[in-house]
This record gives sequence, C-alpha cells and structure tokens, in this order.
Amino acid sequence: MHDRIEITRAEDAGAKGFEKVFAFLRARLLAGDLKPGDRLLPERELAVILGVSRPIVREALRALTVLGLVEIKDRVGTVVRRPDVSVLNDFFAFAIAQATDVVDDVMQARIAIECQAIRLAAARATIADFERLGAALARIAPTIHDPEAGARADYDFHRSLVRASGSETLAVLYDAMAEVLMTSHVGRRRTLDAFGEIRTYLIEDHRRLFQAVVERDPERADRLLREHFAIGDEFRRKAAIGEMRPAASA
Amino acid sequence: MHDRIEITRAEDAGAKGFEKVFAFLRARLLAGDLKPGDRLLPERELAVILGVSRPIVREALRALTVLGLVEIKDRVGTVVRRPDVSVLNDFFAFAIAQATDVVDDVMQARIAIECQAIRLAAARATIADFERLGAALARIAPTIHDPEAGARADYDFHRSLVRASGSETLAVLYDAMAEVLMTSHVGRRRTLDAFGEIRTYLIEDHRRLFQAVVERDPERADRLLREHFAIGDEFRRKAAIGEMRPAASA
DNA sequence: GTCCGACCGTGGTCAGACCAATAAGCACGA
DNA sequence: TCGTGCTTATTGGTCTGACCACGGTCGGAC
Repeated sequence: MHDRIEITRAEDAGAKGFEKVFAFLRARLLAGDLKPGDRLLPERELAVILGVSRPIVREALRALTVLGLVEIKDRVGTVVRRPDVSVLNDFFAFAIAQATDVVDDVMQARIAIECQAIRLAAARATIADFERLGAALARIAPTIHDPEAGARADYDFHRSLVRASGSETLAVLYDAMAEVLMTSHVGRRRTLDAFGEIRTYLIEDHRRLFQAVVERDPERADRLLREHFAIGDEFRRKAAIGEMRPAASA
Repeated sequence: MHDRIEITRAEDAGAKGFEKVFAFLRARLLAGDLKPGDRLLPERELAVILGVSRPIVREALRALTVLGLVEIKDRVGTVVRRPDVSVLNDFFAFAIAQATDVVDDVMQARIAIECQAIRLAAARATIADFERLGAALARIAPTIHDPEAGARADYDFHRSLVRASGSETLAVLYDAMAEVLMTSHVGRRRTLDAFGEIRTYLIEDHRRLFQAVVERDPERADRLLREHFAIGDEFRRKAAIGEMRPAASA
C-alpha cells in the first residue's frame, strides 16, 4: 500500500524547465519528509503543478533515478528509495576509466578505511560479527589455489571487518570501491598462487587479524593490518622484479 | 575547436528505450576512448542512430549529466567532462537527510581518511605542500572568535593534509564529504567559541600536526591526529553534559 | 460469491512543432 | 580585397498531443 505524497506548491527558485523540476524534487528529498517507499505524484500531475511539459518531468525523474534516490516503476509511479551505494561504484568505475595507474592509489583508501574499521571492530564487534569473520576466515585455506574463489573469500573477510566496525559510512565508502577491490584481490591471488611461498602468510595473517579483533585490541589490530598490507605489497614487489620462484607444481 | 566523435554503431544489448541509450553511452564512456572535452553527436543524430526518439536521448544525457560525466551545453552539444566529485556530496547529503545521527559516523570516515593521509603526507609532502599547510595554520589563530571563518580555516588545514598525501583517491573521498565536514567544523568552532578554555588546544594542536609532517614522522603524525580528534570529542562531550564553563566575555 | 470483461491510470515512447541564440556563410559596398 | 550586415543553419530546450502496454479495480452477469 503506497502513501501518496501530496506535492502542493511549486517552489519558486527562478529556475525553469529541467532545473526547476530537479531542484524542486531534490529539495523535497533533502527535506527528509519523503521516506523510502513513498510514491511521488504521477508525472502528468507533476507537469501541471510545476508548469512544465511531461518529458521535462521525466528527465528530472530519470536524473534522480540514476542517483539512486528514486525508482521509476512502470505503470505504478515513482517511488522514493534509500540512497543506493551502487551509484558510487559507477562513479569510481568512470573515474578509473579516465585515469591511469589508479589501482594503487585506491589501495590507500582501502588501507584508510580498513584500518579505522578494524579499530572500531575491536571495540564494537558483536557475536554475530565474530561468527561472520570466523566463517570468512574458514574459507581462505580451501580456496588457496583458486584465484577467483580465493579473491571472493579474501574480500568477504575484509568486508566483514568493515561491517564489524558498525560504521555505515565506512561500509558505504568501502562498498563504493567493491569492484575495484575485487579486481585487485583476484590479481593478488593469481600472483600469490603462481608462487607457493606465501600460503602461510595468507592463512596465518588473517587468523592473527581475527584474533586481535576478538581480543579487543584496536592498536594491535591496526598495526597487524598495516603489516598485512605491507607484506602483500612486498610479495608483489618481489614477484614484479623476479625475486620469487614459481611454485612447484601443486 | 571541438573534436566530433563519431558514434557509428549501436550496441545490441537487448535493451531498448532509455536503458539502451544509457547503456550505450555508459559503455562508450567506460571504454575510456572519450576524453574530457570531446563532444558527442547531436541529440537528433543519436536518436536516429539508436532508433529512439529524441526525448529518450535527452533522458539518457540528463542522467549522465547529474552523474557529472558529461555537460549539456545549450546550442553547442553534449561534452564529456571529468567525473565530478560534487555528485558524491549530493549522495551524502541525501543519505544524511534520510538517516539520523549520521554526522558522528561520517567522522569515522574522516578519521580514516585523514589518518592515512597524514601518514602519506609525512612521507610524500612537497615544499608546496608545506607552504600550503603553513598558510592554513597561520589562519587558525586570527579566526579564533569567528566560527564561520574559523571553520573555513580548520577545513583548509585538514584538506591541505589530505592534499599533501598525494593520493587522488583519498582527496576524492574527502571532497565527497566536504559539505558535511564544513557543517561539522562550524558547529565545533561555535561550541569551542562559547567556551574559552580551548584556544591553546586549537592553535597548538594544529601546529604539532604540522611539525610532525614537516619532520616526516608518519607514526607520530598519525598518533597526534588521533589524539587531536579524541580531544575535540572530549570537549564536545563536556560541553554536552555541562562540565565546561562559558567563556568570560571576550 | 466468483469470474470475466471493460475501463482507467500510469509510465514508456513517438512524432512534430516551435523557440532561443550563436556561429558561419554569403553578398554587397567601399 | 576586405569589412560589415544579413540570412540561414545548427543545436539544445521545451511543448503538445498521440499511442502503446499492462496491471489493477470495478461492475455486471451467471
């Protein structure tokens, strides 16, 4: 059952056309009195009320749609939704398409977020968080020779850390980079699988991180995580310059 | 003089209407062969080529516009632009409009980003960075009784830290929260101005941070910055529960 | 009371028209 | 030949009106 939201007065912002409609709807959404699930007036009504043609209303609604703020349902109407983090995924995808050598830089953001998250997790994690982390940890060893599944397992472990932080903002930012991070995880797992020396690193390091969180030691957790990243970087460096020997056949 | 980009073949994605056009343009942008400044074909041509009506093309272009990916110039055409970080500001503004008590959580992201940034700054800052930081530092004392200007000065100092990190990604994320952070800075400066005990904190703490960066000590810089945030939180807590005395009249 | 058909409402899209404004091209005059 | 003025073409901005698809609701008939 939808609540129909009465939009009764056009705001006079000196704008007209698309800008007027977009600003009007944006203001309503920002005012916070439209809640997810609320349905806006039909396009034809909005057009009359705002004194514009229907295609202009549609342009504005489309714009809000790609921002993840509303959803246009065919033959139903336009429904307010929670801000959709996948918008940010697109943003980063586009930014990266236009840049060079950004992946390493995104790693800085990853480090920033995860190190803060693990501090918070050590302070705030719930039993459910520990269970999630434990389950993710258990998936690391069996996937040691499968870069795709292994990347998934790695990502899940780290994402569980962020979740255990209890910080929605950190989670949003982390999820915004999900695709980039997954690509990075796959690449790293491929590199590590090609060289056999580092299985203990992967399994033991993740276990140590888990332990630090469980033992509620934010400083140690942060430090171990930074070391975890630094060791990963070192392996990558060695692989790049040929200091590592390929694994004997598995 | 614009480069006209020939879009010669519609991708068959099984979609139609808006989705078809949006996906097509999105793919072209993601392919990375459209550069900022490039001009897309006129709307009428795109409509013919893609076999849709012009309002549908417009909807798709509008969508790309609000994502900051292109700019529709009246009577000129649609021009590719660099991804615009202000999109993210809107995202956070909307997210906050729909949530309660998010500002404190955004602070976690701020801490994450700045602490990583100051580590990188201590390692990477250039002379120009030091000059920017120094100039921002010099603006803190004279604005001590002016919450608006003071907030600006505070923000500038911290933004300079992020810039000195040399990490574009950290800068993007930080700028995404610029409006939220400015609001937070204003509020903090107002609170601190109402209570006079903390002028030394503001001026001296920022100076210490600057010093740690100049002396290229990432660990100390990180620690001092965390303490800086913790002290700010403590002042806020005391103000909230009435433990601080209002300042004698200035 | 149940089922079926018709109608209404809503978004999705199309076609065609008009407007505004700038830039480019052409013609004419000095 | 060059400069100026006028006209035309181009492009986005918007409007109007029409049609389509389809789901939901209501009313009527059995």
